[in-house]
Amino acid sequence: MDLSNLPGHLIRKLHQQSTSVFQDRMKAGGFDLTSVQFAALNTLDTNEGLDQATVAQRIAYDRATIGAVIKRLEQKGFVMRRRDQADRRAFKLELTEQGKALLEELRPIVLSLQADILPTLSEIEQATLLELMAKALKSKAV
Amino acid sequence: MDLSNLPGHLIRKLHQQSTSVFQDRMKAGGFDLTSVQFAALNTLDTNEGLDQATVAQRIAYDRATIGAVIKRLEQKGFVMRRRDQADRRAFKLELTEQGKALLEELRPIVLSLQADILPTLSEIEQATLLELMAKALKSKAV
DNA sequence: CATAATTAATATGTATACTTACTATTTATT
DNA sequence: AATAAATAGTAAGTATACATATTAATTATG
Repeated sequence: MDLSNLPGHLIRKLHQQSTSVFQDRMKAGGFDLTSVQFAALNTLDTNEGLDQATVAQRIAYDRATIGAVIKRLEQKGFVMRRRDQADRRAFKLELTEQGKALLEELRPIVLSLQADILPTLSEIEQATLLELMAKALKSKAV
Repeated sequence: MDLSNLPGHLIRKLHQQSTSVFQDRMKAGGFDLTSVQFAALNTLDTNEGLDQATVAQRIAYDRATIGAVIKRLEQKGFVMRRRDQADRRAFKLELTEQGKALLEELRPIVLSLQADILPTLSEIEQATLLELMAKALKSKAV
């Protein structure tokens, strides 16, 4: 049984390639940030005051993973956590000035590296692939 | 900046969906095996006596990860490791009878769950997606 | 209004996934 | 043959990724 042409295997390899390109570009630019950390930062920029659970839901991760991600972003000085006075279970998250500055620097890099994730595909093929992936993510009717 | 339509994000979500389907099906069948563990088992079946590094290379993982995977498969009684007499750094890996039996049971399940990874796509769309993913994985000329 | 159900975050545990460094061994080179 | 380079596996460290359980607080319900 050859797994190499099955959806599961191809998707995993592509994901591997994707994260590898991201890491390489970050390293090349002298940044120490993962794609998850970037996604979290980016979500906070236009949504100051979100809590961890909402960030997790926005970028499709579980709470526990994002809790750890936010913790590292706080340690690096990019995010601040303030106890929400209206709901004292939650934290209101916001970017620090350093976090905002980093995000401005990273955005063009992250946008430009997307093309390198699919370097062997033509423009049309890339568009088709993205379209099909988006469609594949639509939840099946229950 | 909306990440949700960028390749990196779509690929990650699709990977998430893929592993989720795999785990659900395994659990539903009463099996305790991850997709990586299955991939390793499957590679060993038709290639008795491979070493860990070769298994890792065949399924595109690093040595350290596969070392841990093999260790767990050994603990579960599905794989045996024998020191290679020709190269005493390496282990020759083989499936136990239990491992072989498990693999026979799992194969049809793993094959059938592939369709559920892309449930909203037509046959043609699925084929197109697989083709494009395979092409995207071809290494760029250096 | 008391209690049940829900929710935010954390804690714990398991399993990837990869990097760098290390040991032991093998292969290549001088 | 002695040494250098390469390789198999492991160790240690970091960072996801998710399930389950727990605590604290909020919301819903009788």
